[in-house]
Amino acid sequence: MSNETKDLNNYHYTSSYNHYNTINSQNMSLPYVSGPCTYNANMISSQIGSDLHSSSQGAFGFCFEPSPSSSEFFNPSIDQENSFYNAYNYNTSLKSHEVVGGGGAIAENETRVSASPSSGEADHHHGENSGKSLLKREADDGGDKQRSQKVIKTKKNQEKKIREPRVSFMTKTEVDHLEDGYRWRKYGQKAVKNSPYPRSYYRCTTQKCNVKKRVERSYQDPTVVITTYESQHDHPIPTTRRTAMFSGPAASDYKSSSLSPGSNFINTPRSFSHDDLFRVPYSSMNVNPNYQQQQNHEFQHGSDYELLKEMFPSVFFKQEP
DNA sequence: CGGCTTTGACCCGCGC
DNA sequence: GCGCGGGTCAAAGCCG
Repeated sequence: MSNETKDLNNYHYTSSYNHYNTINSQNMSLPYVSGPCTYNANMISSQIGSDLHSSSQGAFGFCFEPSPSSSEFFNPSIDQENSFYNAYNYNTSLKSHEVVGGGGAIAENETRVSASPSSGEADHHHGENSGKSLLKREADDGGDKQRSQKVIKTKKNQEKKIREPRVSFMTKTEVDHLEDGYRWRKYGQKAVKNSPYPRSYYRCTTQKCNVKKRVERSYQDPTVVITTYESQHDHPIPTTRRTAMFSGPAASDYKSSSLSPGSNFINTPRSFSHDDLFRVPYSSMNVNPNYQQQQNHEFQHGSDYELLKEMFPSVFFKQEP
């Protein structure tokens, strides 16, 4: 059983899957990178705004290691519904290309700057200080007084309706909760309309870290798990990680890339720390032949290919049997 | 016992 | 105003 993580390009619930189907129907060769892969927030940040975040660890540290078997990492994408990004930028279309990169259908479609899915998602404020919780606490104090305050709070919330940036992945896996190196606490589960599969809500357990993620299984393809990360980790991956993984590219690495935005190489981590390399569970490495062939073709005569060979362990380029 | 999951209730925004 | 759907809370229970 393989686990595939696919770009959601502005994944918006069901629509994302349509996109997925579109890609497949067009028989596009998707960029694959197998094995556990970290989608480092710095990568995102670098695409969105140079100074967006400069945390050492990176905002989103996605290191999928879903199962004992291999995973195929597709394009991560950003749901830039957040004005936070807008404030920093920026020509989203172009930058998104860099993020999603995948050339092919994804990159063409992309444009990833999508509008917010709408309601319900407005109250993603930091920590427990969401408007909702505030209101609830106040309501617990009882009285009409709270009601009036409620209105005030609501207005305030409306004023600072800042949505966190989101990145979504579609992962073909039997495992619902993909291991990504961080520790998560499940704080809710909801049935999804038109889907027999529930959506789970997780929050980073690190104190003061307000990163959340939603995990749901596609109703159209039960083998696909949709993971949506929201906000950015402001801390490194816990050292007590339960699984091995490697990091993705740092922002600088990404920015300095000589690859064109349309290159299918966007998903391939381009730099690793030694530490990270040592953590790579080689047994799960599994490079998609098509992808490799494509990459070889693209970089065979270029410095990039050599660079990649240097940066990646040989196992990355191991030909699949 | 601490951390995590489960789950029903609640709140909010939006569309009609 | 009402209903719906998404998101969150928090008590209870589970587990190592």
